[in-house]
Amino acid sequence: MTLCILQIALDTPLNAVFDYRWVCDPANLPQVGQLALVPFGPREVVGLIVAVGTTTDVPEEKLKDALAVRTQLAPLSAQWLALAAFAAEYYQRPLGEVALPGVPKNLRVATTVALDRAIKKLAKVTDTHDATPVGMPTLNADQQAAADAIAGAAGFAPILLYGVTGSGKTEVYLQACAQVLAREPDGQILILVPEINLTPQLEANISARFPGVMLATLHSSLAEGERTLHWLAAHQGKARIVLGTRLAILASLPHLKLIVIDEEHDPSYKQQEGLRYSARDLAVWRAWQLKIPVVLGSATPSLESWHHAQARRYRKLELKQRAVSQATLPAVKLINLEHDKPRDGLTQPLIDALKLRLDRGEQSLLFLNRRGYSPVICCESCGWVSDCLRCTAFMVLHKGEHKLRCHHCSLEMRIPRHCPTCGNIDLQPLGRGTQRVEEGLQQMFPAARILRIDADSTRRKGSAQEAFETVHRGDVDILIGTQMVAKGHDFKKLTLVGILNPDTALFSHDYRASERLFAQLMQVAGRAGRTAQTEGGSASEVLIQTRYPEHPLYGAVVNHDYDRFATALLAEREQAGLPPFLYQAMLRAEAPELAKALEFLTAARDCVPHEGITINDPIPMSMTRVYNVDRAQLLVESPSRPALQAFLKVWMTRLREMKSRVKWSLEVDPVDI
DNA sequence: AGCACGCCGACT
DNA sequence: GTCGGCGTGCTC
Repeated sequence: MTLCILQIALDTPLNAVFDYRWVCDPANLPQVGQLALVPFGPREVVGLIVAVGTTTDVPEEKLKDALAVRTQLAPLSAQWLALAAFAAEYYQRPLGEVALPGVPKNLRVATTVALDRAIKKLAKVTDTHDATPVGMPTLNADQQAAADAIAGAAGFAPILLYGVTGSGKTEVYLQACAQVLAREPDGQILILVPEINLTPQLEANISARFPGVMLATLHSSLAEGERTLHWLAAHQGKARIVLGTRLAILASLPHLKLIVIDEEHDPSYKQQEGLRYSARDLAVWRAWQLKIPVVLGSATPSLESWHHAQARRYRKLELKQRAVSQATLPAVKLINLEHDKPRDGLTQPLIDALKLRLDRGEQSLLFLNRRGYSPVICCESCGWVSDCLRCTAFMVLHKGEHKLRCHHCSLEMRIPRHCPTCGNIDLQPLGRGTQRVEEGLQQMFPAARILRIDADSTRRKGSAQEAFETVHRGDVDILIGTQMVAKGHDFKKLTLVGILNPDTALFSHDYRASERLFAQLMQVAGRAGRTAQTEGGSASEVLIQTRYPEHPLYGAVVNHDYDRFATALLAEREQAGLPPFLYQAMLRAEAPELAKALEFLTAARDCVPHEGITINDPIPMSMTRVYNVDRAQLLVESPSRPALQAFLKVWMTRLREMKSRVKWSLEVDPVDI
């Protein structure tokens, strides 16, 4: 028997690893990458072994014994550990906080019953080597060339697959997968998608195409048992294809040979709390580490990826046609709200277009990125508005539930009968959300079958799925929805898309708002005209109601011209000194009083020298108060990523030493400014 | 971050 | 008399 010291990373914000004693047979030393159960303060937690040695600086009386090593689980590979270490360093977080949340909860508890059960179940799966695809369609020339280029790429190869909605990117992925799986008898492929509600379709599709290989999904709405099983299948190399959302980028994939990121521009690849990582950026790093290709697919690539492609650091593959050859791009038309005054939020040309679709038995989609009935109610005599008591935000009118609700802190109250300040009985809803548009439509077209899909109408689990099925069955004439309806779904009978109120994003303080708006408009527009026009059917149309029809962004949408839009936007960014020509980090602070948060940030700004780094002044966040907490932020910038990284490292150490009672956090490469 | 310990206000 | 408020301090 021999005594060794295990260095273990734990899921805690403390920026340290912890040492434990472990007595064992020298022939059976624990290995780096294994999980171990250890006592930590008053509780027992599972951590990751990052070093096995014989010495420690920790005083004898503090040192405790590890309780168990999970020997039934193969150690996480050195490459996986390097990925976690890179992410931890880059995003300035402790290793354990990066590495452990990627491991299923069932493996991080004192008992091993779930682990043992999953291992037993997987032992029955034997052969997953028959990668013969079934029912693969014939690709058009662009698609075939792209698939061949992806499958034929050697070494680290970042590839931007640029193709309009409906150009058949998915078929390119699948064809490339088929080739890679056939060539690499053990090879694994990771496919990332933005949202969970898109995976059922794709999952079914992949299973059908590759009946002989094991497919594992990884996303947040899996049951714990399933997540354990799927994670383990990936870890053991049994799952040849792993399909998941952003968290799947941290999956253990010992034979990874290809990464695909579908809709790479999608904001949901960026984690917005805790460890704020970008799954897309980590995917590129992982591909670089493993010397394998990574495919970034999009009709509206992120400016970062586009910039890389322009600079030839990424290879650009373009799909120029829609895959169904008769299907043409929808005609996009702008309706000037200054000339056509809307009734119930709808202008006459849009109403006429809806009428035409109803007469022909075709479907229409109205897109409005605002749920509820109206975003605010106000008193016309004294100017009172429905401010939230806890947030810098309005309480939104939800008429059906007879409630005002804050979308930020969930505070609810009954709709006041009269103005709380002057007693006036006439309180008016201001502006319109999806519920109000739905109400107006129902009056306008009493016979039409209207369905609203937004976060409110789909609160019940599975109800979103149901709603989309209703649309696919053709039991809906007019669909009204928020961004939920913009993604993924192909509606065969849909020939009209109306976009009600996109202007707000044009003048946002966030310079990324227009990039996002453009992507969103193209994506919604792409819902129309995905099938060949039938005899006598309507040509597909997209109608955008705007007050600024001359705005270049809309011009680019009308012409389906991402290329020119991106080039112009990149030139602007370069001139203004903004990403991707500049690297940023955001320090945020929150406190019950704004002054305290600002005071902390001011101290942070001045606590360390910073040559070559620009530290801006602390400012309150645009929505200052949420749930009774005031928030402020401090933007740090540099044209050099290594310089910024080096600065952040020193700075974080210094800030932790300050031991301020103000709650603070750092975001590297922030997306919401 | 958890979680315990610890020292002051209103309840069965 | 005790239940519980959240300040402060520690986790190998």
